[in-house]
Amino acid sequence: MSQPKNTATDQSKIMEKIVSLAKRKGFVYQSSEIYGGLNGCWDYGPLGVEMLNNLKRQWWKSMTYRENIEGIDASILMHPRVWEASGHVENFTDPMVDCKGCKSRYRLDVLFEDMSVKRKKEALREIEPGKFEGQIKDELVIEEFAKRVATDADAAKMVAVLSCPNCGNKGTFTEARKFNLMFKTFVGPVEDSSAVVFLRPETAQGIFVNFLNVQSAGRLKIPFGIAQIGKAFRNEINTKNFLFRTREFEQMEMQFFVKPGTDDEQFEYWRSERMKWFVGLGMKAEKLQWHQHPKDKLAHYAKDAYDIEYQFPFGWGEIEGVHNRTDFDLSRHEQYSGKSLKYFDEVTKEKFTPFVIETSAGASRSFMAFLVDAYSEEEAPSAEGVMETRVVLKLHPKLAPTKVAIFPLVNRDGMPEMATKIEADLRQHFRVFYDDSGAVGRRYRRQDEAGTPFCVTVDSQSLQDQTVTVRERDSMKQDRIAAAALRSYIAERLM
RNA sequence: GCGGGAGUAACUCAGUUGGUAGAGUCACAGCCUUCCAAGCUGUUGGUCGCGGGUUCGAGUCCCGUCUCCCGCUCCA
Repeated sequence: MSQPKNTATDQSKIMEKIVSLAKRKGFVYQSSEIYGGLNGCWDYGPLGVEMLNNLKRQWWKSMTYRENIEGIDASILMHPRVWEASGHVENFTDPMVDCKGCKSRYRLDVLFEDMSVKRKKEALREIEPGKFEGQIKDELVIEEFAKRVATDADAAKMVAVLSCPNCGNKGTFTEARKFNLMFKTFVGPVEDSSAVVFLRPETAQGIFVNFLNVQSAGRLKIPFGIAQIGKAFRNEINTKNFLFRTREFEQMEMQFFVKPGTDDEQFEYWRSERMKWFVGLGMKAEKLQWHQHPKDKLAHYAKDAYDIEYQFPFGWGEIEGVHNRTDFDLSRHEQYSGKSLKYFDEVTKEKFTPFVIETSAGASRSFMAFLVDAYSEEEAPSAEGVMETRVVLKLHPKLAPTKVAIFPLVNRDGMPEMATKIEADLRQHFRVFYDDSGAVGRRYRRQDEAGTPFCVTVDSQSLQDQTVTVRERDSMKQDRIAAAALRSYIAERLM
């Protein structure tokens, strides 16, 4: 009975409860559920899309309501050369093999790389008997080997004679399978190779290819940024953990173009800004941490890279990456397109390729992090004083899908009429919900589960003096205020 | 992709050696009710994930498949 094991079980129970609540209240449904679902795809329901839109709006405001950041919305389908320039065609394809003996999985290139020269020589002899006998220089072996494995046919032969580093068995590998993480489709009705395009695996490239367009249209001076929210697609080998690893997801990206040499300072600035954003929207600071990519494992384009990670019930998971992408992307697009993407500084008369500081947040992942972070179960006394479990989504009011619920305390004496009037009034300004069924306590709890921050109740005193009670979700405390002041009362708390 | 667990009403779950599918919650209609989920009456809702097979008869047994969860693997 180890502690971590119990914890893991409890944690997965929490995840199950959240998934169940998400479905029941209309936040998230499984995609194509009536057909048995589609692996790793999810739909946002009425409350979910409100919350997601709120989340994206908050991000958009925090990014583009600045003097030096503009927004765009680029096409999901892009010219296929874009993905050659970006490195995705080359690096997004990893041939993999599985060992049938011990069930280990390897990336083929890693497997080949880890082989000793001696083994490589043996492998060469096995696939071509007689040709590599006697003394051969190591350099020649390495060179020949690299040449062979570069071709699919010889690589396949090589796999057949390899032994598994884990269990030592020979010839137990499956055939190498390529996992191209980009979704391929065709432009036009004819499915031939000249018509192949990809669904973008990241939104960033839509920004890079528009760098000069946006810069000149907005007469922008370095440093400046371009922001974008949009869907991206990756054909993941396996999906996992609710919204965390899905094949279709949404990104909120801002690429900030800076003068080389100022990149380190800008990098630190944006790291700080992005962490503040999550905390500012109510995410628990102790559930957030930075993870720096080790220098030897940085992606091909990056000089430095940090991820913001959230502590999900299943462990720490990346919700945003802040990366210094250097001038890699612009240089590559310049090279592949033949168009100059350099920036000319009118003041210093300098011409240079800007460095890029990327802030790339997952909208779907952030949504899930905010949902998980808001979920709480607490003990609250019932009317009879018995302690009961209260499930409440403590969402920041800015993110909450419904801002106000309106109840008549009882359905008589003119209370419904007054409550309906308040509802109609507030509906012009906020997402509201009217509920007159069951005991008022039950109605409060229903709203707690949906994360509604405020509940307005019309009681008998309301009929006398035109005041109502406003009940706050987390504290369950009530304020009595004039019905006429409701709009500003709520608006203040959404600022 | 591998291994383990699971899938029965909108939700949480029962369902005996194979013999006419159930409960609670939710929802809806009405009654009652003056501030934190459990009162009363009634109603809707399921080809038991999907597809085969065995059988007189399958939620139950067998095979396949899909989806979710956990672990590994993967996550430029």
